[in-house]
Order: sequence, then structure tokens, then C-alpha cells
Amino acid sequence: MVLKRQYYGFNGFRVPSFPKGPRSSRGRGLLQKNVNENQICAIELLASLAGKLLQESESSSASSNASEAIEQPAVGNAVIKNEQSEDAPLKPDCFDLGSSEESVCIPALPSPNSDIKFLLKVSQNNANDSILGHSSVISNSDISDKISKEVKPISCTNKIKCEALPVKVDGGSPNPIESCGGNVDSGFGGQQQADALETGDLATGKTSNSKDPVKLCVQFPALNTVDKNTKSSLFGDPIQDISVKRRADFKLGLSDNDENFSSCCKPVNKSKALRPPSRIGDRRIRKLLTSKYWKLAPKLRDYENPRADGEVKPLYRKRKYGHKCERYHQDNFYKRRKFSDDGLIIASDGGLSSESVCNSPEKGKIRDKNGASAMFHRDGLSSSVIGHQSSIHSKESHVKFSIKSFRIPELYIDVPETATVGSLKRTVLEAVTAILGGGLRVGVLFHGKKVRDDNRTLLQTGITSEENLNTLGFSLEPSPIQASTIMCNEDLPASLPCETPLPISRSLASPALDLGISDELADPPPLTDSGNNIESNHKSFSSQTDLLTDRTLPDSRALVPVPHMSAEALAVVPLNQKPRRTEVVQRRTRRPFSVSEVEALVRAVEELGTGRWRDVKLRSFENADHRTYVDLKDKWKTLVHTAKIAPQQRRGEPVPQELLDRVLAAHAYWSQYQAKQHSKNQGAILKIADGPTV
DNA sequence: CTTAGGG
DNA sequence: CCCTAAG
Repeated sequence: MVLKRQYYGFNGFRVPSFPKGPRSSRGRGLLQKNVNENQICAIELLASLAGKLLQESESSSASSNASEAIEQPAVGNAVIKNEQSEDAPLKPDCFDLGSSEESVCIPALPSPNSDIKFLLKVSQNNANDSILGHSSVISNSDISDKISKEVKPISCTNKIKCEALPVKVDGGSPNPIESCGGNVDSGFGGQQQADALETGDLATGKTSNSKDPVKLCVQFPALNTVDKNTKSSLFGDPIQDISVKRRADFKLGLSDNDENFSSCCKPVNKSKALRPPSRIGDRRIRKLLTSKYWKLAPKLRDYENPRADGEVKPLYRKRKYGHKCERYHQDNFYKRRKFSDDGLIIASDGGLSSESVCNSPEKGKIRDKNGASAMFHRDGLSSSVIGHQSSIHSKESHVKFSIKSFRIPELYIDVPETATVGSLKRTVLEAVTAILGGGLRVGVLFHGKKVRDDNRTLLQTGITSEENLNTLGFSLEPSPIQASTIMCNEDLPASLPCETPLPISRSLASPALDLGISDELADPPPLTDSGNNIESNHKSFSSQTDLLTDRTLPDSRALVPVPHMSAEALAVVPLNQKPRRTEVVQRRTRRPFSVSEVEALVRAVEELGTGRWRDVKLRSFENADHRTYVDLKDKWKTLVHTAKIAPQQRRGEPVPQELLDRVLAAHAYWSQYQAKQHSKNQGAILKIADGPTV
């Protein structure tokens, strides 16, 4: 059939005139962020704290009475003690996060009991722009950097200094904490920041006043556990009866967390150079990880966050970023496991999730001027830990406990209605990150649903009125930290206005949130793309999970249940056992193509034709690293299908008919083209009357 | 690594 | 989206 050239405004279809670039050109190496290897996984950090705490209590129990320890913020306590006991002395200075606008000072020695307030200030200017993102990025890396120096690579001993907890993020207002250091690293966007600084100063940890900050209580989900009884809390809450009298080795045995490790630890470059030699092995592992096993994932977290999409770690990243991580983790696990015999075992379910948002009457609203500013004081991150002393007191007490959740008592977020969700996420992240030391990303939940569009404003999203705030929640998730500063315009160059988030937000925005389990059921037939069936997944959970249940995890509720079994089964991921769920792979999160993406795709295909997906990718999706050429090809496939069906049958974000028409036209054109080529190859010189000219 | 297709 | 066979 002859296509009307008019259809295509420009030159109509053009036969690929240029030869396929040498494959060599493929080498695209971007987003390779050097993530600190020592980046500490939040979970580990927390777990470590717990461990430290326990150790602490035991050691201090001799001289100091338990109450003492109890009175003080566990963190501070632990930190201090650590400092003395551990080899590397803590640096008295704080960690400066770099930008002058936002610096995070982490006092090495938080004074116990002191009501330290932390402020997080973000100037308006930065709220939506890159600066914020930028600083954020810097902050993270910086933190991890710093921490890495202070903290030994997490090892079996888990010596981690958690000086990172008390944090103050502020533009530079005087503050007790601030004395700890200078903004050595600052130097980013001085001008803007200067302005920013003036916009507000929340130096004093006072609640912000005139504005109605939204008070949020962020709750960290629970670290899993192994046992019952003893309850203790970290971070401020009195520790109740920590039965560990002796040294207890602290172990982190995350059943499904190994994945988190991978995401937290450090993304590995995906360049070949960094890849482990054996590809065959990779391949095998990959296979193992895939299909058959990924389904197990749901099981693990199925209880985690029922109504909020469970957090899932982007396991699929492994593929891209290498397998080093895997090994790394395995090693860790192995080590940990070895020690598990006489240690604490903390199993944590990977995602730190949080939700409950407490709407404080007084400060109930979000509004206010410019930048998003958040301030929160740390009465202590609180968490409840349920511990249990092993019945047998022989050598070392075995303490198994679970940390139900960590909480950040008060987190005041004060942002203008015009702030974007993305900035809100960042703001919260800043706060949380400062506290946990990075490695996390924040997800926003509203009405139980994840709000992924970072570009929507709170107003648009409806996160403004007090009533609504009640349904606002945040989730903490392990961050893949691919802070790709480079990837600013992840989206289509041409079509998208560059109001796109920014580096940081990118990572934040990346829907690692969807339960990994997401789609399977949700995936609609190859009709339309898009469609936010994010929520539809919940149901699938149960059914699906059930199938997957296995004895190893008697109780699927990742965090809650403390299987009666030994650590072996639970915490320590049976690394040594069968391949099994140790490596549960998650399905990539669904990312419906936006209209602009479709537009770009159509345009590219019109010009390049089908069959050259790599080129299409390079041409229009170079910066959209989450779109592989296969994705593009698949999308095209669905587009063609969509274009053929009745509009009523289409689902998801409607694609302009105009585009669909172009899809059909292009599809027809290129199909014919291909057919022609084919016949040629066969030597049959078919004359195709109106075929496109070559 | 890419394509092309089925699932 | 995933998985794979093929190239």
C-alpha cells in the first residue's frame, strides 16, 4: 500500500540512509556513579545501632546502671561508647554536606537527652530546581564518603558509628550542632544559595511558626526479627530489658535484604571492565534470578506494606550494574552467618517503610513561602525492638529480637503548595537521609497510593488540606543511588519541557516503589500501555504469594513474624542452601510511556524504521536509561496494536489519535519496506509499484 | 549486544 | 515487561 507522504510532515519516510553505526559506538557509559562502596545501607545502619546498643548495654551494665543507658538516646549512647572502644576515633567534626545551602552537620557526640533540633532548609529557589537535587546528591555521597572513613566497611562485627543520626541541615544558622564544622565542601551555586539562605532561617529548632508545617511522623518499618519478648527501643526509648549480658555478635541477616544490599552498597559500573569475568556465570545466575524465582519476592514483603505499595528494590539493576554486588553480599552474608551462632540476629525486611503521618493540629498545613523547608527535631528516632533472650544462658546469650519499626518522632515539613511532589520527596529525603546517613530514598504515599509524579505540585496532588494530610505517607526505600547527575534530561530531549526533576529526583522518582510484584497480574494485554495499575497489584499479592510460600519462610510477613525457627531459617538467608530466593529478582517496575515519549518514539521510528531499535534508543531515548531498545520495540508493538483497536478498548493514558495514525502509517510503511528488502534478498526482484523508494 | 517474536 | 532464539 502506498503511504501518503503528506502524513509525515517532514520528509516522509526515509530509507535509512546511514549505515548502522559501528557497533562499537555502543559503548555508552553513563550513569556510572561511583557510589561509595562503603555506603551503608540504612538497614545495616539501624541494625548496627541495635547491635551496638545491645553491646553497649551489656558492657555498661557493669558500671552504669541500665537506667542510664535508657535515659539517653540510644544512638548517642552507642556512638559515644563506640568511639571509645572502637579503634577509629570519631571525628569530632560534623559531616559537611557540601553546599552552603544545605549542610548537614553531624555532631560526633550528640549530647544525650538534649533536645536537638534539626532543621532542613531549602530555599525556594532550590525547591524545584537542580540545586536542591544537586546538593542532595552531594550530600549523599558526601555522607557516605565521610561515613566510610569513619565506619569500617560493614563486616561481621558491624562496627558502625552512627554519628550520623543527629543531624542538622541548615543554611548556616547558628546552632549548637553547627559548631562542629565548616562547609568545607561548599561551593555550589553560591549565588543562589546565598539567596536561599536569606529566605528563611530556621536555625533554631523551633517549630516553624507562622507557617503551618505539616507534621509528619515517619515511621521506619521494621527490622525483622527472630524472637519474642524483650522489648527495647533504640533511639531514645528506654531499653527495656535487654537481656544480652554478654557480648553478642550482631548479625544482619536479612532474608530478603540481600537485595537491598546490592542497592545500597554500591552500584557497580556496568561497564564491562568492571564486570566479573565470567559471563557465563552471570548468565546462569541471571536465569536463576529471574522468572522462576522472582515470584518469591512478594512473599517476603507481602506483609510489609499492604496498602502502600511495598517497596521493592530494583533488583533488576543487578543486571546492569554488575554482579559484584551479589558476591559482595554473599560474602557478607556468609560471614554474618558464620557468626550467627552466638549473635543477635536481626532480620530486616528490606524496605523501610513508613506511613503514618500525624497531622499535628497546630502545624497542620503545608503552605508558606518559597522553598520547601522542613525542620524536625530529633527527640530520637524511635523504634521498638523486641528482643528475646535465649533460654539457654550458656556461653553467650542469644538474643533474638525484632525491631518492629523505627520512628522519627517529629518531622516537620513545611513546603509551599506549589512545591512539587518531587521536591517534597527530596525534602523528606534530606531529613531522613541526614539522619540515616543516606542510602534511602523517599516515596510519597497519598491515600494509600504512591505518588510518583514528582512534577506534580502538592496542590495538584491534593496534598494540601489537613484532611488530606492524614493520608499522606512516606516510605523509605533503599536507594539504588545512581545519582546520575548526568542524566538530567532523562526524558525525551525534544518533547519534554525540561522541568524534569533532576538527578536526585530521578532516583527518588524511580518507581522502585511499586511492589516489584506489581505487574504480573496487572499487566494488561498488549493493548495500551500506561495505565496506573499500581494499585491493582495488592490483590495479586496474596494469591501469588501463597503459591510461593515455602517452608523457609513460614510467615511471609516480612517484618512482623518471628518464626520460631532458628536464625538459620529466617535471618540468615540460606545463602548456602539452594539458589532459591536468596536471589529473588524483581520485575522491573512498570513505567508507562508518556505521550511525549510515544511521540518521540513515533518520530524516531518514522525516520529510522522498525528494526533499528538500538538506533531509536540512541536517537530519542539516549538519556532515558530505563528505556531499553527492547522496551521501545515492545512499546511500538503495543502502539501498533493500540492503534488498531477501538478507542474504547484502549487503556491507560490515551495516546492522541494523531500519534496512533502515525504509528499505523509508519508501521505499514516500514513493514512494506522490510518485505521489500526481504524479497530482494531472495533474489526475487519484485517490483513493488509504489513501494517506497530505497 | 541486537533483533524479532512469543509469552 | 520478560524470555529467548538467532544472528
